[in-house]
Amino acid sequence: MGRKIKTMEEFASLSGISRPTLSKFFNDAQSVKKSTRLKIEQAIEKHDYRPNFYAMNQNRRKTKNIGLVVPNLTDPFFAGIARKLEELIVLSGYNPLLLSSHGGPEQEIANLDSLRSIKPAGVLLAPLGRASNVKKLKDFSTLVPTVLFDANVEGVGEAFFGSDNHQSIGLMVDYLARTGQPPKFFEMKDPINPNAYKRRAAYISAMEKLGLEPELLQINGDGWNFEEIGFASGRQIIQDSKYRGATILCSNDRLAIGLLSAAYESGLRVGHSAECDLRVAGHDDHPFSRYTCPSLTTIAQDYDAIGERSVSEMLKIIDGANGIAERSEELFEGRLVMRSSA
Amino acid sequence: MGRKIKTMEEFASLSGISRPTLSKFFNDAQSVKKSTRLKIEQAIEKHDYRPNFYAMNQNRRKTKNIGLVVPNLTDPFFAGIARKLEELIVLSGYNPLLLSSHGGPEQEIANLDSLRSIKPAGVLLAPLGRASNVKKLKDFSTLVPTVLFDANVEGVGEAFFGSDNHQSIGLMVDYLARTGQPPKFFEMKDPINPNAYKRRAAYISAMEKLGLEPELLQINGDGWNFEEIGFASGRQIIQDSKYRGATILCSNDRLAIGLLSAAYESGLRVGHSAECDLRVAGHDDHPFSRYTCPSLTTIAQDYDAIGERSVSEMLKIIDGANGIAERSEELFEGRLVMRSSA
DNA sequence: TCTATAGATTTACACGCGTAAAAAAATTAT
DNA sequence: ATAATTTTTTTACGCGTGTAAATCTATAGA
Repeated sequence: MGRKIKTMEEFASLSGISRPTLSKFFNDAQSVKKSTRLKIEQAIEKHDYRPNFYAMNQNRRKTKNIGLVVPNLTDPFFAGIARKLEELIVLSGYNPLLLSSHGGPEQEIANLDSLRSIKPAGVLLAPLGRASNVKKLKDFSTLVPTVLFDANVEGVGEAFFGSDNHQSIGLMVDYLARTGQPPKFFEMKDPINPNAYKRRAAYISAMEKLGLEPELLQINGDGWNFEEIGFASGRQIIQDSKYRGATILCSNDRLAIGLLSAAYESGLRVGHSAECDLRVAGHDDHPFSRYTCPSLTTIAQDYDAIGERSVSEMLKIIDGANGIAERSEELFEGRLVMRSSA
Repeated sequence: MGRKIKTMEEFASLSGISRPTLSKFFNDAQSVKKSTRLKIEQAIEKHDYRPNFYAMNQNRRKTKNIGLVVPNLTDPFFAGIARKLEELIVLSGYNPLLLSSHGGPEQEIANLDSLRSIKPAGVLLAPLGRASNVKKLKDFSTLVPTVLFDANVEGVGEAFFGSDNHQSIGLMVDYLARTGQPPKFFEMKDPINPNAYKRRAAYISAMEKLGLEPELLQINGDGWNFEEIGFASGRQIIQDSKYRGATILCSNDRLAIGLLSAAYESGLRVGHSAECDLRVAGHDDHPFSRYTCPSLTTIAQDYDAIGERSVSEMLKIIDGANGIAERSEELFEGRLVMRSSA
């Protein structure tokens, strides 16, 4: 009982199960009869054996690894989705491999490259979008089953699941218009996030549908430090008396967080009551939007549903013998979260 | 040029370099002569060859993988450190493997277990601390070189690098006492983070050193949702008129974020000017502490230094032939960040 | 009891690379 | 130029598992 079992051969003789059966078991526990499964599980418990990861994967047709690539783990929004997806992947009996692109397209490609050498069963990718190297993404997705989430890139991957920006922005515009001034749209002029373009278009069409004049507040700024960008530009905008009493819909919560901070600093009252100087709304239901001052009215994306759909589609693709299904795409509705800011 | 090279053998004949030399190169590019290195690099470029990850690691004495385990990636503070460490690991020619314990000791052990099967060269671990299964951590650290950071666990790992809570809390207490009311300490009664206990002790000793009476505001709450806990308890405390004019030092920024939110909701003015009802300070320089209302006065941990020291020590241990060095430990000073809240 | 059949075993080879040892070649020092 | 040294090549085996094919065994239904 003292020494360690090193090989499956050894474990086979000690457990009284043949090695090929063990191999089958470790590949898929359900593929062996229940009685032998129990025997094996007991033996594992008793001898603390685990197959060599590298030897195991070397000759497997498909590994049990699923890559998970997000644009930026530093963004709590993506950290949250990643956590959810990790959980679902583990529950499916796969091994998640989490990588962050840190906001850069080179890192995104580097991530996919290093995943490629690991021969994953599939990859769940939230692409950077606009900034992505589309050609390389496409090349990659022909080599390994890829499902996109959060942001779509045409022609890349077997499926895409994300939020219905059109619906969610429409909902918010509608709400804001019904409860006060119709919103102006606060966004970066050259956003890195492709959803930003969808949201801009959604805003414009929602306003037009209501017979209102859209107004875009397009601010400058590069990179992913949205709070800072929102703060710096928010400060300037707030000086302008023409925005007194206005309602501002931010393209995402992180911009809104910056804007709220700027408003606070300037002594502006933000909120939906009559005596307030400004109404502010966001989009994404960022983990901190609950604790902004005032708390942020926003749209919660249904990323439980997005996650579940993405993973289940991934599994379907992995299992599916016939790879010639057409690219599936589904958008999930956002939910209005009414808080104090608008 | 059309088809893919599958084996190193094949690549050897195409590149005119012997396979053992190639093997050496892929293990450590610096170990071959410069001229052959260049030839190999050209051939790699030309043929787009990369060795099979699994076959490569199967018989290596030590892999090039370094595990990186943090308590909770959803916490932007840890996400930030993880990013920094990832970068340093890559720069050292290693391959980081990022895992989050999601706040749970079972997950922490599961992470270490799955790392073990990958035979990493070493593991950088920010343990859960109090909640950790210390015995299992210790067992693990005897099997693979382990360096702890952020939180210490006695007797685990070859080294520990973190912040000097004593210094940083002392600094903050000093600052607060000099500029107004001495602080009361706002913390969870049974915190999960081990640094919390150090900070409590540091607060008490700092107050006593100044001849002041320490006062602990110990709030209830379980889990990692610190903002919510700080918000809920902050709300109650704020009602109590005895805290009007008080200065509150929070055990960490996330509690402070909740408290500030509660204060805002109650209409309390928070800040360092005379007419304010409350002063609030935090600890950690959380990415959002810049955008709270008002912006949060806090302590910035020097996690660039912590990260660099952790990685360089890890490399030293990995390279070091003689493994019998004594456990090294170093604490880095925090820096006072004066903002508006105190 | 016999038979059909799912499931287990036996046997044997493959995978792609690490690595050791000895020989050969290239480089540097003398 | 010769010797000493470094680097590369040749040769050969090992790693721990996947997997295929044929054979055997247990189970269930008739």
